[in-house]
Amino acid sequence: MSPRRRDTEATPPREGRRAELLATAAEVFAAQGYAATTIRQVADAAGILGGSLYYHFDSKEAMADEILSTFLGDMWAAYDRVLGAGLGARETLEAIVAESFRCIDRHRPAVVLYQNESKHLATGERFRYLLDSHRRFEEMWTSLLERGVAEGVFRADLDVGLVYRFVRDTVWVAANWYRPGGRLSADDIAKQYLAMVLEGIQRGSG
Amino acid sequence: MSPRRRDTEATPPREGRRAELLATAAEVFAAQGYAATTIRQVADAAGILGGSLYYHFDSKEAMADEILSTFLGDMWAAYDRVLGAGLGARETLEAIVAESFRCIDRHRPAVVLYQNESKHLATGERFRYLLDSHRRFEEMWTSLLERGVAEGVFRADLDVGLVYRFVRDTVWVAANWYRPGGRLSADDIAKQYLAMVLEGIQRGSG
Amino acid sequence: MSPRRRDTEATPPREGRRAELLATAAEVFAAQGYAATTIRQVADAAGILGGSLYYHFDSKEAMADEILSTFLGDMWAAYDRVLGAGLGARETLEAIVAESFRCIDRHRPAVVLYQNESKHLATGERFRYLLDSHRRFEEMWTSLLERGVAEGVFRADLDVGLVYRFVRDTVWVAANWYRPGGRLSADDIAKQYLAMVLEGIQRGSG
Amino acid sequence: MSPRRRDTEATPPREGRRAELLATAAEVFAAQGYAATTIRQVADAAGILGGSLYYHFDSKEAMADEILSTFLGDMWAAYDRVLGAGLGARETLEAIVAESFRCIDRHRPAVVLYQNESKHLATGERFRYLLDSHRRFEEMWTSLLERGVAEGVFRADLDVGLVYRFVRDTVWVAANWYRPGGRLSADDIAKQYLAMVLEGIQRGSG
DNA sequence: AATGAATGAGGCTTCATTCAT
DNA sequence: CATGAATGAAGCCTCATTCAT
Repeated sequence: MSPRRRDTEATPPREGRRAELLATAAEVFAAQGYAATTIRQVADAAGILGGSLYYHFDSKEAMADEILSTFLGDMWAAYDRVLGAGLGARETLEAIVAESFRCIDRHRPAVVLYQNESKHLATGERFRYLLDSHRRFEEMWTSLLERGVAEGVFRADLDVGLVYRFVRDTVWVAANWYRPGGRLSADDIAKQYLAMVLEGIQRGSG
Repeated sequence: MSPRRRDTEATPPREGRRAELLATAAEVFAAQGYAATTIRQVADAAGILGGSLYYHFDSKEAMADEILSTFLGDMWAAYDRVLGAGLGARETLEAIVAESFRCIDRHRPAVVLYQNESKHLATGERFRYLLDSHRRFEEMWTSLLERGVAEGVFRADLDVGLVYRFVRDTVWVAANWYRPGGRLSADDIAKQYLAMVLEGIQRGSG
Repeated sequence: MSPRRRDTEATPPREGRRAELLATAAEVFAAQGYAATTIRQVADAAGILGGSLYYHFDSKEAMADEILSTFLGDMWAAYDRVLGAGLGARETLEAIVAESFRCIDRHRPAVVLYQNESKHLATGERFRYLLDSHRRFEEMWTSLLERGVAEGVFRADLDVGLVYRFVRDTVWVAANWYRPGGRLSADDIAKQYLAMVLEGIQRGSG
Repeated sequence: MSPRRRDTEATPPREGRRAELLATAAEVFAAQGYAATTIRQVADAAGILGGSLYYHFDSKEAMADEILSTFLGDMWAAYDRVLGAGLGARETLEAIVAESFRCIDRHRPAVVLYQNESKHLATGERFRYLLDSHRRFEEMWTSLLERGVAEGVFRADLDVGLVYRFVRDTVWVAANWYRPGGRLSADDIAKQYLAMVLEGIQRGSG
């Protein structure tokens, strides 16, 4: 399973090749869709031949797996830091949204992949964790929103299930157009999104 | 051998067979993704054999084409009615959002297909109109938002490009979970979405 | 098997429809090749739908069969008249060549079909007669040429097998470019071909 | 599982695999007709599986393309050598015919393919060069024959267009029955064909 | 690590053919 | 006679995967 067998070679990039290839794969998967992407396209983008990828990975699925689980691990670690900080509902929501945009910044192709393909991939046993993550997500948001309503900081006249979907989709969908290094930083975008989500786009009456 | 066995209607609907099959295809494409769907799965869902689909359609792509162009035609017809009604920016936005949710109601699978696959499909000549539609979309929203800012009904402190993406995505993404005939009607959802988009989810300070 | 069942209809072309369709089929087969021609192309050319051809013919093969056997029957009838006339070798050759060109005139598409596809079709039981015809052909020509050599009218320094192939091919291949009603009639062409075959294209030394 | 079992040459010819496969394909195409040949038949004849051919070639059409263009390239190179040698009309014709038979000897299946399928294949853009070659052919022969008539070595009483077709067909059709290594060599056959074409099969009166 | 050549399953599509109407 | 709708086998091609070198 481990790709290394020699110790004294001159070939420079030893460790990190795997991550490099995964980044390439994620980019191509995100650009074309997982099912529509061939292993050869990934290999072309990496400058090697199709078969050579199998030295590094067991299968196409394994690549998607590693891409997604890395992203989700990173994301939940960030979320857990926020959730453990004992903030109020509103501050928590702000922090979660901000972390989400930072995640998009770090894992953009993975996020796109997650959005477009997780429903489809999740049917396999190997991707069970996608469903788990999905459920944790829903619980987190629902309880956060309910807490906010209870604390009086969020409107009580809206359907919580609807708001959950609204906020969830709104944040992640940005991965489809966000490009790191653009005019607006991830934090800029987070700030504006939060303004919209919290206060709306309508000019305040005050 | 015969795909039906009921006697009370030995002759299938006759007219509209094409539309029937397209509806089935759209459903399957939306559920599994266009690339991940096999022609046999569509045929199975329609109760015929794979090859039989080619009596009605030239290719898998032709099905997607017809599904998408029908949806977009219907959508733009509705949008054009709204845009030609001479409403204010805020009322126009409300009407456009409402029409969008009605479109989701009528064409849910097509909308899902459009969202998930249009980026990928649009590379082919045949789907040129997807790009055109995309551009009209962007123009419509951008000018509408700018008009609203000018009229003083929308906030001026937000990036218009960002708001455009926010509103656009927010509306269409709902197609991924909306099910006609559910607890909330399309108009109910539109109303709540509008409330969120216009006023935010935060409890007003007034 | 017989296509007629009614006696009192008004539809004009009763008998002869079959021949009409066969002529159309032969034309298309000749133009595109038997294997490369679809039943639908034949039907299109005849102005009906694919399935409708099966009212008249049992199968695609049956059409080729009828086209080829009709042509060969006609051809051998003509040849037999010549061969039974008790002519000298040279006159017989002239008459056979002339009849061949008349056959091309009457059955051009069938001749093309015969030339291009008989080798391939002859593998089936149903087309056994193609092989038989081929053999009769070879025997006829070989004995005619040998007779001519014996009679002193044909050169003795040439390989008879080679001459046989030369004459045979030379004549039939003309079907590929001949068009009835062109500048030269079938008899004109026959005359010139005979001049070439008998005397050569070189200017005589006399 | 492995398609070879011999041990003395575990590594196949390596270089020239492509040419090997093309030769096999040409053989099968010539024997059965291009349209009637399945890719599996070609693969079977080559001792590999159907899909494996696509490692070497893009499509069935690409194989035909390469077979035909290789043959035509070789042929025109030979013709151009002859045409550039400054020979008289009669000697040029002799040399062209001789080269043609040598071409048949080297490329027999390609010649058969060219004869039987070029008309049909030439409808596609990719095979445009077949039409070009056809035109060059006609020009070459026509001007050669006219030159011969002007020089007084060819008969003036024959239709040049007819003679062109006669000579052209006469030569190439031999590919259908010629087998390298048979009783007569390509040069023997060329000599006899030339005798027939130039002097005819009739016994000279002198 | 990577290449070159294959495998083999399965996908899209075509097409001869059938049949109720 | 003809249509419309299907069947089902087979064809071309793709692609994830394997493996000797």
